[in-house]
Amino acid sequence: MQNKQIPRYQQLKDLIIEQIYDGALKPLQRVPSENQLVKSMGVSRMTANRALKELNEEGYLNRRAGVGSFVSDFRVNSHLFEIKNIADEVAFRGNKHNSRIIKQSLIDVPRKISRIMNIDSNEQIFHILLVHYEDSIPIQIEDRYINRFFAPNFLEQDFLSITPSSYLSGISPLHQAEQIVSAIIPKNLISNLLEIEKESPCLLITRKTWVKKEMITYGKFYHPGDRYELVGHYEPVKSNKFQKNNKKFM
Amino acid sequence: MQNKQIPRYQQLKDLIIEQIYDGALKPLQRVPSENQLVKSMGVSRMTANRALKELNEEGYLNRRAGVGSFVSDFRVNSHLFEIKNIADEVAFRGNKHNSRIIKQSLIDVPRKISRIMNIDSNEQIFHILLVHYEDSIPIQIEDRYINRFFAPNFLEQDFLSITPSSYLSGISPLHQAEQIVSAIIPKNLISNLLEIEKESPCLLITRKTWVKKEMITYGKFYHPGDRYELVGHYEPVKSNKFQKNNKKFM
DNA sequence: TGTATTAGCCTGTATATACAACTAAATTAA
DNA sequence: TTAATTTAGTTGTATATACAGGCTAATACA
Repeated sequence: MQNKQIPRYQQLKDLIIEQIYDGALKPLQRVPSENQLVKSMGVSRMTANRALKELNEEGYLNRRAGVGSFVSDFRVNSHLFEIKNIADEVAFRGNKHNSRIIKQSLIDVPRKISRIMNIDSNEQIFHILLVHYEDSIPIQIEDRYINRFFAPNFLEQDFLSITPSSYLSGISPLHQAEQIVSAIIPKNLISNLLEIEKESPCLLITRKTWVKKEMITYGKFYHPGDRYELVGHYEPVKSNKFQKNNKKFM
Repeated sequence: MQNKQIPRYQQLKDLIIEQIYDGALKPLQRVPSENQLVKSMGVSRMTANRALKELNEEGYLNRRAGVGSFVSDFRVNSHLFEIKNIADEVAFRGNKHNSRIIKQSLIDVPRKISRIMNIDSNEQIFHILLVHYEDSIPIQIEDRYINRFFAPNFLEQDFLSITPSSYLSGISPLHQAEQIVSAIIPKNLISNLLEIEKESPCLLITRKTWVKKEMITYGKFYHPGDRYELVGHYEPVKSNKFQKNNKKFM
């Protein structure tokens, strides 16, 4: 242990978080127990306990009494819990999810995206456009740009069997995300794909995600206003949940 | 200390939370120090520390080293941080907030509200309808029903100088809240008040709040789609923030 | 009177220790 | 073989103690 300014429990936490982000500790993998940390790190058990306990509360780890502490599976339940996978939502409601790929390609970075994602406009970037269906009814259009160095095998993925969200969060957990919700009247392309009347309203979610201070994806997600709503439930004590519901099916 | 099933630190927490909700401990008031709890409750200092520390993390208390622990002022910063006061948002952007009261009255409970809030339809309920302006531009219509036993002096309040949100959260902190976001085309009354074109989209936030398992308010909040958006920013470690922004002014 | 200093209380962190409860795997008994 | 028991390791909780550092108010000093 080096710096005396930073508390030891925090140094322990930082160490473990770093290993998770570096991939040295992978999802579901066991992390050292409290007693092992006592020996290897030269701290007391209470200090090790505090570090692991807080990492658990923050979603990095899952702990079970009698078993051990394990890295969270970010593919299933990101610690950025608000950003959920739409296929899981649909499955949660007991319905069938499928999708239709409109575009999946490597393109020159559009000027607007270049500015937003801070990528040189001579570069290339992955772009995907697909429609998500719940029991054959369109509920989301995903229009997303993905940093090509983050997901080099993006084009070879079969996004009919796994959603882009799920694939991307499997590569690395997110460090940061921003989500902007607005109400719009979509353009014809969108309303056609969503199979809604022209001039009918949509929820537009614009989402940016970062890994290590670098913006990895920028996407727009369109939902039919009459078939989709965002539900947020807040309680002071427990961790907040933020799940999306579909009016039509609940 | 009574029950052996519930941990002592949790019993301590429950005790303090109860006193906050009962009004025995009021906002900004000092709570017993760790050492005082050691003496009065017969626990060790580490146990008292855990209780106060967690209550601090959960937003019930504010703690300052060298000073003490104090009940949070829920009027300024509710622990349900996502539910913010629109006047504060406007002020945060450096703009001027004002409002126009369309209705403020005690009415018979409409059937729909009776079902939603689980109030007998022979009862009466407060209803308020007002427009919030940011630099004289409408940004929100608040259409809210308030349990009349929760806020008996509701009609005497001057909601030009204090917003209903602020007034209500000053009576008691919230225990629970639900917020549903959807995109709609509003009726003429709404679009007229918002001074937007007919057929232009709105963000509709439907919000329910509870105190002690009892629904206290039910409200609909309409925002012009082209002048308002919800911004959520997520980071794993720190507490999440959820603030509303106004496109036009930022 | 005005200014330093000190004393005392507060939280934050850290250690050492202890027991309870839980779990999985190894061991023993039927 | 199967079932019951033991064992070892893990987390969860609780105590007693200690020192550092922040803050306030009383005290001493000029």
